[in-house]
Amino acid sequence: MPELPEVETIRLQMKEEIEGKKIESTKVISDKPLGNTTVEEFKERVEGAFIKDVKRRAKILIIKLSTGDSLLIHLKLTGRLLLLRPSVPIEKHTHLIFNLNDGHQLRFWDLRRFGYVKLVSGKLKEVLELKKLGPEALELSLNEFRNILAGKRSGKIKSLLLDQHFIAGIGNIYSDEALFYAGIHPERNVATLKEDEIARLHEGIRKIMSSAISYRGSSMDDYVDLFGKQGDFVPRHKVYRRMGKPCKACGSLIKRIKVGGRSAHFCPKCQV
DNA sequence: GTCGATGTTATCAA
DNA sequence: TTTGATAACATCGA
Repeated sequence: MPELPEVETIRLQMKEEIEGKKIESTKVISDKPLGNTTVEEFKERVEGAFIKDVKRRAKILIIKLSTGDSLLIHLKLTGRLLLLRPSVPIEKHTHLIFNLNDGHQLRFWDLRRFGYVKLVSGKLKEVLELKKLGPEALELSLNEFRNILAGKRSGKIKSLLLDQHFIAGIGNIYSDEALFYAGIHPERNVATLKEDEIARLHEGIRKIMSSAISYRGSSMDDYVDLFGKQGDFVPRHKVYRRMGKPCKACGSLIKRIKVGGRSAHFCPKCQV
């Protein structure tokens, strides 16, 4: 479940390890992640290209190629990007392999196959899935946060935090953790939020996700970093998947409910 | 063997 | 308009 901190962890590692490298060849084991692009076109346009930059927008990784094309990578629920030696056996659920000119392979692995690696040409500003995204969660000032909240007349705050058109980058883990930080119940109606609660929520989003990046993300199920290592943030979770366990602040038992079809974890005493 | 849960997003229905 | 259900897919545990 890579969210912004997990994707950013991989981006920072990729920038360090593969920027400037050349993609000598590719192997397409499954073409599903490619979307509408044919294997022939994918190979033709990617092979021989240099990796100029590795960027991120929300939970989407963007590899800029020397040809002007870009690769948009979304890991969705279970996707992994791994940098490995070619001698490492190809694991089940590996769908794409990029052979780099330094002898390493970048492999795309995805258990549930929801993720994608899409080749897009030219201007990223016209790519629909990027255009539709709301402001970056970590680049949003309190004023901007207040303004976009003010535009909402109703709705539960948890669902809003998960809506990528509203704010981009937050997923189920960090929405729960940010709401705990702010002492706000996940089902609170947005319109009832007080000024100090909005400020605390804004602060929580920034503090928790920045901290999660420094711990290289949360490894709950399938997420690992570029080197296959687990992130270290899970022990810092206050509520996410801690149902039935004592709240780290007050000792009350953490609850789990469904909000908008998603599981929401919270402390019934700290989050009124 | 079946059911439900896991969690991101597009799409479609109400 | 907005919300909610569903589907895409694979695995695990009850």
